[in-house]
Amino acid sequence: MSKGMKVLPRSFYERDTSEVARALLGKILVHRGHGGITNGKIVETEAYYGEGDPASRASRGKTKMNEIMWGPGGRAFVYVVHGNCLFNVTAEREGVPGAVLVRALEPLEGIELMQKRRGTKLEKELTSGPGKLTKAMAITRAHHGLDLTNSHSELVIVEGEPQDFVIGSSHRIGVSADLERKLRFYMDGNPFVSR
DNA sequence: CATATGATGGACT
DNA sequence: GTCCATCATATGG
Repeated sequence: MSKGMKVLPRSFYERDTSEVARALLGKILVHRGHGGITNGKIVETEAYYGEGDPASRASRGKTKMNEIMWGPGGRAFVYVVHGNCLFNVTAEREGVPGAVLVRALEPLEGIELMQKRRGTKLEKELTSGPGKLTKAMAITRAHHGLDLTNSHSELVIVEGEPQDFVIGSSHRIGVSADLERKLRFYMDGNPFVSR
């Protein structure tokens, strides 16, 4: 990781979940593990709220697995669906549930390592989906609860290079409830956006 | 304990 | 496009 890369502060995350989801586009997710460094630019996200959001894990109250959504912003929220780990970042202030699902990255560093972890050489297939990117970045449930605003964390999100892009939006993918609200956000035209 | 259900991915027609 | 392997949770008996 080059110097001067600023880890996003708590204040970045402690605001409206959709704002956080949009603001995360273009930021860099960095994993510094034993195998080496991998990182990628966030190009697709989805916002999930609490009660009143039928598609959200938090819509029916706290459980052991989702209670982190009520905690402070800027923490890793990782859980398994269909055998795949999904990586979210908590949003909103403590006491207000919210999380942003990171659905796709554009690989930047550690591409060989990602290829090895994913079992494919095809760059477009490395991180173009929520389950794909966790495998490429070696994100597991062990990272659940990690503070992403601590620069010493194994997993952090840092400021990216300034870049102009258009934000596209659509209904959220893979949910059956609430196909009305456009809470999925992506960099329009980026080839690593899923589907 | 049994079974249903996904914020999915990969293989296949 | 369709089908299904996958596995942690949630829920019901």
